[in-house]
Amino acid sequence: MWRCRPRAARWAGSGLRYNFDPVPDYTPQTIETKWQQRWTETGAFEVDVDRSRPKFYCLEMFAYPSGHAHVGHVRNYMIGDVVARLKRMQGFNVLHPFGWDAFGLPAENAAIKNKLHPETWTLDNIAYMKGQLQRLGISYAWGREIATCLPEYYHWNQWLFTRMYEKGLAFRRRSNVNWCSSCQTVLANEQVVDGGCWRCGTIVTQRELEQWFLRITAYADELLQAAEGLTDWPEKVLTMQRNWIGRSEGARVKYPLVGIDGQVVDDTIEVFTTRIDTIYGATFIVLAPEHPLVDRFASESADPSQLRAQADRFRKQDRLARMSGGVEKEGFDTGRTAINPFTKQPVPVWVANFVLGDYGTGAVMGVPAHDERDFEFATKYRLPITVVVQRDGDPLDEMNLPESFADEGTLVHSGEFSGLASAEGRARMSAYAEATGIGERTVQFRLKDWGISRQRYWGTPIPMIYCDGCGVVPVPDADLPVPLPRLVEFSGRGDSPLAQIPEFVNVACPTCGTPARRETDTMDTFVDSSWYFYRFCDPTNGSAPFDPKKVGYWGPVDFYSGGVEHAILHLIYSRFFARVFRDLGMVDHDEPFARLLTQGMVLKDGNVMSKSKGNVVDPDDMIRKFGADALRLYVMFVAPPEKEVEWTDAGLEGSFRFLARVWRFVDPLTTTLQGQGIPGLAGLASLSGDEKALRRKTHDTIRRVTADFYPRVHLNTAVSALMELVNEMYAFGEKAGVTKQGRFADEQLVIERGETRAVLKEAVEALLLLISPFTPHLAEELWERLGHADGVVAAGWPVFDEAVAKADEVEIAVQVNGKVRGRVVVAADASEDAIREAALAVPQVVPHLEGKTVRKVVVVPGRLVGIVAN
RNA sequence: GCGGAAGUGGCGGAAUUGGCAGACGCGCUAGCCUCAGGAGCUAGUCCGGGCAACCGGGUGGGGGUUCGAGUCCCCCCUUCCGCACCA
Repeated sequence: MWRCRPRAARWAGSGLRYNFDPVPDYTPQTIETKWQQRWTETGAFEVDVDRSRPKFYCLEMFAYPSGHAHVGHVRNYMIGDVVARLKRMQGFNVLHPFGWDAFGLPAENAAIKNKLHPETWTLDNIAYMKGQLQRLGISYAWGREIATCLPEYYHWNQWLFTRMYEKGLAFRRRSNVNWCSSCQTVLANEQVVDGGCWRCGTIVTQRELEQWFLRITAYADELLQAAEGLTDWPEKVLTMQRNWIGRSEGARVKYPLVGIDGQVVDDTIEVFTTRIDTIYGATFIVLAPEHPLVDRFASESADPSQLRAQADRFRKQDRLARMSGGVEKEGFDTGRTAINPFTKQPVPVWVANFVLGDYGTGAVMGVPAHDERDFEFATKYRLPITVVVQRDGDPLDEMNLPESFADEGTLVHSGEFSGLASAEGRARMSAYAEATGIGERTVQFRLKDWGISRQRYWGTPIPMIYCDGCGVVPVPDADLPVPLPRLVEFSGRGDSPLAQIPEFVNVACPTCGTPARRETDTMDTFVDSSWYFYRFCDPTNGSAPFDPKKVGYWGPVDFYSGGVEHAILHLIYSRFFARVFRDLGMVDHDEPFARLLTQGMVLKDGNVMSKSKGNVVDPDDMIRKFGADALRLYVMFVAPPEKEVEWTDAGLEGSFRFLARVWRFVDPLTTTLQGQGIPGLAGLASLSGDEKALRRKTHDTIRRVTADFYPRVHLNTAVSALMELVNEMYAFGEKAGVTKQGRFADEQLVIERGETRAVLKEAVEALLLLISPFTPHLAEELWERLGHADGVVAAGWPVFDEAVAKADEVEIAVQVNGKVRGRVVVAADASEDAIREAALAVPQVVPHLEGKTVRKVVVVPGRLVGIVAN
């Protein structure tokens, strides 16, 4: 009989009390530990190349080992795991690896603060977070684990860097770079968010430094074009990438410069414009304060310091405000003039704070009549405004122009080009410029080359040597890796820590052998993460980053999930690196990630979880209270994976209750549902109506879960279908008399009727297999208790049988003039005529037809009948 | 300003192609079972009217297409996200 066991003690301290008096108990903690151990011991998720099976590469963005993962972090791993486990059951050879993005500033900052070496800090964190993932039951091939801070990994960063150097894709340049004073290092453009550091938010300033760059712009056009083919990426990410790359077609035009004597034309100012059709209206030239001519003009002017001071002031203006238009347009006249090559008229050359030094040529032609910014500037400084594009239909009043007209129109006052439409004007004028050598058509990108030098310790040493005799010399492959030296003082000062280690810096030149110096900057950690997905295919290769044959089998990643915050960082860098490897002949695809899913964040009290806000939910706490399976199920059920979710304890409790409900139903049946005497279902003609209905529900659930799962990844609705099946099983138990008030009469239950056992067995087994990607521990445990020795993967994904799922009869709705007035049950295979007849005879429908003529009857088989009457 | 996504019960969210709006869960209510219930089982739960069968309204607002619109088209409002002086 029922044993009544108050179980409050188990929950002591958790703030929750549950007693489950009727055994059996669902005790996730013991089950989960058991299965996790078994998976580890048997290497259950390790895989190898197997060309006899289709592969599936399932990857979640690897983790920065920051300390402890919270549920916001682990949601992503759960999503990937559910997909990986499904694909395994569907017979795919699934590569599902994990690793650590282990270089980076926090380790170094922690070292400064806690007097702990970054490596110790990092490896400790990795150990802890790996444990967290294992406690969640994520099915990783841990045998392939990588950590980017280990020489076995960063060796290949260095190797690739020297390949890129050889191909001219890595180069050194002195330029203005983004500087974060808090992180004490340079940032790439992608890493500046709203004018601040992507990591700490500190406002970024400009510094001129000699830096290493990767020539991502060489692939700008291809990266843009190929985005069209990424049909399984979120549109949002593609849009962000397109905007970031920022392609614009236009022309560069040279304005001959009038010399200081006012006569001699000795040089040119080149401008970039997308609107060469407006060039007759260019009444001035504006240089960016950073433009090299500014300094020259100053030198040549009567009062050099005055000019320089003004330009300096612009340069020092808040970059964020200057970039976002938050600063009022200001400028000054350099006193010089240039010749508009189309009008042959002299135009003044100004310097203004709204012109960007690092876009185009750093100089623009001012066309106030047809550009909003130029209009504002010309109005302020009383520069001439000339209309050269006339609005069609509603002509502009040239004498009194209230605002600029930036749209297309018909050219006027444009010499031989007058009368042309804007587009035609652009074509003819560009051709003219090219023919006369005053300009050329160009495509301008907003994307800049990727500055990767970092003045920090905890990163990949850049494998370059500076020799007074030979210049810049890459470290030969045979001398790689250049190991990161261990002994370092962490001062937190703003220079490269490696520069203070003479044993590191001083080196013989690989070419001539004379004393030389090593590069002391390290690489941006985004280099590490730009190709790690290839390393997973061959993680221990000691002679190459990876074996192309292995990447040929596993690549590209079939399903990649992670946060949107990497839309223009990691995801664009990786697309770049994939092409570099392709051009090195090492990979045979262009795009590294066939499908991308950007998972939504988990909020707590309306905020993103973060340690500093103190609102993190620790997965281990939840596992202790409810088990990893309940946590996984809840996170998958609460919303679609792409959506942001608000964490609720009550929701997690609900998922726990559901699993306990599964357990209470299935566990007592595990004896009676196995062994001899269960009739096969195929020849079962003697099923009761309830038994047939349960079979139908079972197969309908198989259909729904399978369809929701992949590629749709509607995981929340897949779970709800499983809940419906369980509800139906309980109802069936009552009706079949095997349960009373949801409880079985005996722990060692025996169900006499073979048909009942057969349909229950089918339902229970389907349920366990379908739920196993979500709650693998519970599924494996009950599956084993049902007498299966080989586990759910061996069993395979359940197969939907349409003949079983098909109902004999269906209820269809009957509408009269668009309103549902009644329902009628008809045979599933009834003819349209029969359905129509039945619908017109429905008692609730008849009154609505009284006194009216039926004009039309629309029959949608299986759905409804629409009657039009008036 | 430009671009993208989205507005559905008290809440999270369902609804392949236009076809019974609100599945499933949370919360709430009632009953059962209980020494007890904060456990379990069952039922109810969009709004208004009615004892009820039913009737009317209803997917941000307004128009439209259609036998039929949460879904398609046009206009508007709101929210979130991204970009933002890129010439």
